[in-house]
Amino acid sequence: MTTEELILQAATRVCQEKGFAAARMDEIAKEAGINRALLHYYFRSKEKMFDIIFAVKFKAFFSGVAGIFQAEISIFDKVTALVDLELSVISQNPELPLFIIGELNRNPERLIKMMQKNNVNMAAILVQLEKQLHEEYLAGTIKKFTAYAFVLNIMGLCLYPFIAKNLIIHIVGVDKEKFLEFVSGRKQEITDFIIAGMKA
Amino acid sequence: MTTEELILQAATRVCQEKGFAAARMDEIAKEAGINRALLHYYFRSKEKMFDIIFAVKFKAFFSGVAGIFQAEISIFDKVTALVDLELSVISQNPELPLFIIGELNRNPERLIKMMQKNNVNMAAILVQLEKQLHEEYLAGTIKKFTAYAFVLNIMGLCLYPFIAKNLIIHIVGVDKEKFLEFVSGRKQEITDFIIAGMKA
DNA sequence: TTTGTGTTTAACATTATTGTTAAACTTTAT
DNA sequence: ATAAAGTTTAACAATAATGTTAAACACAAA
Repeated sequence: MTTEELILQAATRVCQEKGFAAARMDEIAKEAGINRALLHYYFRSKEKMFDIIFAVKFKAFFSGVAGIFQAEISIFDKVTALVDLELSVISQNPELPLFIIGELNRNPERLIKMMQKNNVNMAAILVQLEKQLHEEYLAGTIKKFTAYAFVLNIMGLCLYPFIAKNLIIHIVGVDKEKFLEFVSGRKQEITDFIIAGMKA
Repeated sequence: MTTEELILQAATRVCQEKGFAAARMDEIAKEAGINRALLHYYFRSKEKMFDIIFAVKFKAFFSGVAGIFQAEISIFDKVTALVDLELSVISQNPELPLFIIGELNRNPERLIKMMQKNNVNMAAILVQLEKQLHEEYLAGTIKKFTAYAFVLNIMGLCLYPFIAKNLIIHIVGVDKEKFLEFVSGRKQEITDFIIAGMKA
């Protein structure tokens, strides 16, 4: 692994755990096993380094999702595919949702640019989704749902456990690995729950 | 309103929006319409001020929930009551969930102390809930659910929209008030969704 | 062997932020 | 009217964090 990658990984760990504002260049250097001068040798500034980290994480967060939304498959198949993808991706990267959401608050413009750069047109996706939900409602397969509700329900059920991870770990006193194992193992359960909730 | 309350409100707004690390004493003073010297006149330090803010918000976040969990009512009535309470409380305080969860990561010990101080024994609550879920499963009213799953499903569906608020607002381009109105108005829909998903 | 890149060390400049203080002024209560 | 508490101003101390630099060193490639 190159030093640049090494630094980036260390920086990612620290930034995800603490957020941009609380992340310290010293700690990142220490975590990477190098010194602060070398951080600036590779990445001119904290902000520039963070830009790269955020772009990578953003892609991980959204990659695939847009594709599933736009696929020509039934709404139930979309549920299954979305839950499967979300839980797979986030299990490998438990801090991701909170990181993205947290940093978004610090700099909303960045998100908009990222969406454009990655050619994700969410408004268009929602319109199409709305159409499908309406059609399946008319066909009698599902109850009435808006596209917003559909997305929020799935994301809430899949992502919230990871977002609240530390809350739960500390309140319940369970350890991190056990918790992640439990949450990641709920693909089928969550899928069934959503489909049961949607069925007409 | 006393100056102390005025400052506390301003500090709460700023801290909720930016988090402890990124919140600036200058900005808090400006927001409160006073100067920095007076902040320290009332609250010796940023940390001390934040302790008070967090304690208040923590109580708002958990008050009532424990009571409902322990009430002697059917599991479906608990769903209804929990959704109703969560959405009511959080609608009045949309930044609350992200604030609590975000700051928890900075200082997990604080949470544990808060729970003890407020006499909330989550482990005991979960045991009791587990028992009820099992009984209702045996009685044939619901599918099999662990207490964890039950709590995570409800919280995810109720809280996630608020947590992801800015993400959605900026991606979709809807305005904040419209969004909050929409999300808060989903009590019945979310309750129905959960109950449909749980029914045997 | 020389050259260039990567790396460390250590000192330093700069900036940002918190915390402190003294002095003056204002308001409220006694 | 006086005293006490509240508030502002302005300057400053202390600290912490980022960013910069020069000098020396290590090592691999030419």
